[in-house]
Amino acid sequence: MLKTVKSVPAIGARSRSAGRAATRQAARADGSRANILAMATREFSEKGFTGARVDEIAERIDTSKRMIYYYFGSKEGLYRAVLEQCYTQVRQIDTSLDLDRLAPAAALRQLVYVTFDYHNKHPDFVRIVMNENINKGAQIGTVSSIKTRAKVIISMLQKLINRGASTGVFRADIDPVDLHMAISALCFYNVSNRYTFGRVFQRNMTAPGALASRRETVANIIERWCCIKP
Amino acid sequence: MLKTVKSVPAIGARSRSAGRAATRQAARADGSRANILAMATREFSEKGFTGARVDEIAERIDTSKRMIYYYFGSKEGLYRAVLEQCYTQVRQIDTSLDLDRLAPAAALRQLVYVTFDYHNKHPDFVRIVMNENINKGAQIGTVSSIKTRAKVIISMLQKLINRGASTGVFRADIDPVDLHMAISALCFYNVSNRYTFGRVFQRNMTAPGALASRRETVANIIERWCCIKP
Amino acid sequence: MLKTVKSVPAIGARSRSAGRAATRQAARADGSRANILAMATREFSEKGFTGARVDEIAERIDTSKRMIYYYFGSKEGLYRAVLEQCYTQVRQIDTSLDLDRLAPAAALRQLVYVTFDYHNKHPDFVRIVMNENINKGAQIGTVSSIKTRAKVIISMLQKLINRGASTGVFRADIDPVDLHMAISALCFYNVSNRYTFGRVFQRNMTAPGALASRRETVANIIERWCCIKP
Amino acid sequence: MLKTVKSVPAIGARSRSAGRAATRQAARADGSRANILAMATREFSEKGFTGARVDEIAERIDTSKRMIYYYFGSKEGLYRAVLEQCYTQVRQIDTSLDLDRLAPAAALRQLVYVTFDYHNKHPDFVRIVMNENINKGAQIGTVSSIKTRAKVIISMLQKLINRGASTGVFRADIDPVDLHMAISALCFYNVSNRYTFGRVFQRNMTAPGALASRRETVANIIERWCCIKP
DNA sequence: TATGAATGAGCCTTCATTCAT
DNA sequence: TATGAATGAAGGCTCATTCAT
Repeated sequence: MLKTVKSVPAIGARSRSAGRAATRQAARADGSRANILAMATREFSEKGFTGARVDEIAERIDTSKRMIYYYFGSKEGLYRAVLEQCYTQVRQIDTSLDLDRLAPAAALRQLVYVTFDYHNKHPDFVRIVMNENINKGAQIGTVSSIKTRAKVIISMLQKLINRGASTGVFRADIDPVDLHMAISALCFYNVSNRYTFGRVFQRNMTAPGALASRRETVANIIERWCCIKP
Repeated sequence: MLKTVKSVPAIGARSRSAGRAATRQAARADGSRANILAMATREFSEKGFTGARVDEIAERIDTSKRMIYYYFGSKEGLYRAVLEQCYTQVRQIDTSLDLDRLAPAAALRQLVYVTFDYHNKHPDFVRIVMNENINKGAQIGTVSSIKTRAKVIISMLQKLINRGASTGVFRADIDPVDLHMAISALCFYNVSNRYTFGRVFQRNMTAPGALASRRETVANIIERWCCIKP
Repeated sequence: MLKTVKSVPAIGARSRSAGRAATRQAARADGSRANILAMATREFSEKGFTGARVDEIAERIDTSKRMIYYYFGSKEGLYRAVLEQCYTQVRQIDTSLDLDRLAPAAALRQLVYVTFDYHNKHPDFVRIVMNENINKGAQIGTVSSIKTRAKVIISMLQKLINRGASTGVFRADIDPVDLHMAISALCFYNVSNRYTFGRVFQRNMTAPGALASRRETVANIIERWCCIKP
Repeated sequence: MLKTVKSVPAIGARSRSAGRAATRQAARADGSRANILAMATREFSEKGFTGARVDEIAERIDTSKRMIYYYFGSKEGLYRAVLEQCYTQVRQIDTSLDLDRLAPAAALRQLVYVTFDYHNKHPDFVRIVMNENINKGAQIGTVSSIKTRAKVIISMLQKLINRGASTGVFRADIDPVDLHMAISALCFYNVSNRYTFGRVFQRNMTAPGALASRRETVANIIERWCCIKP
């Protein structure tokens, strides 16, 4: 009748325990947790939040279903962890780039390429984000990493824009958030709308050739928008 | 998730019954059918296919739940009808445009504007399409109107591109499907990723000012890509 | 993610439907509902709220488990209906009495006898009330009949007390609620604490002789308390 | 509900280990054991046997959940220990009284007062006993102290009754078990049925004034029943 | 045509308990 | 002695769908 909220073991909480035995146990626990998370990502990505089945996630892992609740408290908690991880991993786009080493125009193309590739290599990410939007962003607010990421992206892009503008290569009026949105939109759509667009226009949107071609097209679109003399 | 296709009374099948009384009944029935469809669109759009509840659709309409099965056979059949209607209605983008009356560059901007506006005015359409992609396009194949639409769009865009290229305004190497995809992506994302993008970058993506600004930006991106001398 | 409260068919709501067929259906529905209620009373009475199993209630009835939720919405709703029925049925103690026809002292004994007998014949009632107190009266507030019953009892007892006092048989300072509580306590305890008391004092508290004897004792206790000259 | 009795380490079993260190450990263990018992009493008292959660008991104590099983073997074993303790502690009613020092009538009132007060100060006891009766006395048989207590009470009351009868103050036909039951019932009900009775008759049954008043009423009821000339 | 009653299958979640260290 | 990890069984509840009238 009274529904109490139970505390769930926090990530890394077990690190306080010392000694070899405890460490071994903790390692196994981390393994279980990571394993669950990986399978959950797949399931949520494939079916969406409501379509995903806790039972099916459990079936895929070697530990029992009960562990899901032990570690994540609820289906929603598990989904939240998946979302968090997605938004953490996507940051590798930003960290893998070293735009300063390239000339502005080349750096811009590089940015597009990496972003495009990330989306294509991680359709799970795209689908989880789609799902979160279907759910009207119900859980995105709980993802802690997003604030930092926004700052990182904006400052990175602003720096690039400034560099390009100061050398007369870029227009000066490009807003970094607008630029990010444009790149994201063009890269995201190619994965997110793969099935409907592919059907309507009879295109295999995952064929290597199609991907390579589209990658160039997106880079061109962005470049011509940003560069004064394309 | 989406299973076998069951045979259901085809649309208009009941119109075979003749006489004034039957006509009156048919009218009421059509009203019911349309009503169910409207509410189902809302429900599927809000929750996705798996998240949508047949009970809740029934609760919103004045006729009983049984009617849903009478007209549409199953939840899946209802969803299919919703999808069909979405793809039928979106064709008004194409039919409302008369690109020939405008100069190529202006026509291109007009195309962007109308597409952008349609997406913003019909978030239901966007969300249904998202959902269909979450479901890996399980039902899009049953939508009959899509083939015609693809042809209409491609020929319309090709015509525009040719016109622009022949007068030296547009590049000649723009592919009509690429163009459509670019415009769609930029317009779609603004609605589809509203919640996550808005959260991450602290932007209210439905504010009139933000929409107007983004609308211009998208038009600029497309224009600068297509036009030789922007 | 959003948990909506669904409306449950109200008791007697179906009485609006007219015609023979509908009536027959309604009758069957009432049968199902009453049947569920009867079995639920048993189960809740035997095991308490938390100990009761919805599955076991379902197993005892010929309709399926799903019907429990159809009619009562939840385990709690079902329990509430059981509680309501218990407090409705107990009113037959009051309605079956016609104290005015007897002399005050005889009426008082009659009141004790009837109350004592009711408790012994309806251990379910006693156990449900015990359980509700274990649950700290979580649902008793929703029982609508209790307010009326309180008034009926108090006025009945006050009338009796006045009659006895005016003829010099009863003390004048007896409070009707105190009187009711005393009678209830003595009758209730005999059933409620049957198992522990019986064990501790090695008494079979359900043996006919023990019951008859205790019945007299309780009547005596009450009589000697109320009457000036016993 | 309550299943087979498992063998568990008897109370004090660990004290066999000798030496100072062991003693220290035993002391700590005793602390743990007592601590668990105290928290378990609370939990079982609040929720009943089935409603109580082993996890929640564990959360309240400083030692881990595993300790519960170490000391008590099972949830049922723990409950048994709680029950045992309750019936041990209630004996302080008997031991705290020295009825011989008072005149029979005064001694009787004193007995009522102490009993009444004990119930009000120990609602946990009342609730545990209620619960044991809900469970049909499944475990009361295992409580060893009850037999002794019954004898103590009966002899104490018989002695009092005899003393009062011999001086012509009490009736001679009062049975000691009947007397005990009457006092218990009147004291018990005031706590056990607090929530339902309070709701039905709109009485705050824990208000100091209400308690004091009821205390006198109960004493009066018992006195007038036992005394020849009240 | 229309509707309230009914349902089998399956979903998320929780429980007391035990294992490995 | 002590503890975090792990679990099988079951519990309350919901879903799309069909039946009887």
